Amino acid sequence: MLYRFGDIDKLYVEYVKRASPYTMEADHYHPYYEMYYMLSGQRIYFVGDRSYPVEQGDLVFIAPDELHQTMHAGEPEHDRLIMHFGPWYLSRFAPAEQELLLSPFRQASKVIRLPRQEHWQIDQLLRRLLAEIRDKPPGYELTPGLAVTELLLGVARYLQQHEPVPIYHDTPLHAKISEIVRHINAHFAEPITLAALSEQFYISPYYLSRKFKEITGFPFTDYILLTRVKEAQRLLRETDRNISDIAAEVGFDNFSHFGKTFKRIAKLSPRDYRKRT
DNA sequence: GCGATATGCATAAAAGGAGG
DNA sequence: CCTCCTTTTATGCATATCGC
Repeated sequence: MLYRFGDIDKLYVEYVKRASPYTMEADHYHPYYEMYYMLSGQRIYFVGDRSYPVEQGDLVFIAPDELHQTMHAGEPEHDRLIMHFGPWYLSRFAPAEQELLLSPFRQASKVIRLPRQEHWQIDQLLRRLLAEIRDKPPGYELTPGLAVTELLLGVARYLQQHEPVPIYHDTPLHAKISEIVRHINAHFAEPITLAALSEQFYISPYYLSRKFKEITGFPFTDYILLTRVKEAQRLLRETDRNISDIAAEVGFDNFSHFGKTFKRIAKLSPRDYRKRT
């Protein structure tokens, strides 16, 4: 079952109910803000540098260009509401208001579990939004924008007054993988091999390879390449440095390899990518 | 002993690197 | 770009180790 509203690169709302196992296709990072609300079921979300168990009533906040992945946890049945918006959506607000509304994305924990009272209000709000995009009464096009603003404001106010309930690592191994991910995030421009990392973190390469995939949802090398290409894209957008410099800067010591990899991930050659933006 | 966690090996698959 | 050879990683299966 699926209802949707809006354009993927503008304000967009989608409701999906799934009964069969599902793994995320592409688009592990994107230029818009994304929020999930779990209406039922369980999933595991990897966002940024760690994975979170996500259950009914939880909210997930993913900032632009943050690497993320979703994985199944137990029963495959789940339904969720997905919302995204580009930075332009906020341009109607004053800078201080924008900061406030974005505060949920700036939290250390990307998953927020609200206590009973606050949760009830958010739940009502989002169920009304769902009914609007499903039934399409006159003027329903106005509601996604209102609901997103109200959701952000509600969560932002809550965060100003409370420390969010911490969501712990499932196991010490989760904590370790998270540590390894942070290490990669900080050192992606240097040569990284499974063998070297496994030695550094006292874990067998075979085991690391398996568990990295299991916990982050990304194969080890994919994660590194995604991180490098994402940074290369940023440099292409924000600087005018030449492409081979950028390739070397983000950790590719072979230019032709960079080209192939970039195209596979970005669906565009580096030159075309720069032209388009 | 049992289940969960961790490792090793063999081999398939994929990526990296160099040259045409 | 494409092709070919090398290196690295992914994974099924077997086995070891730990905590209880």
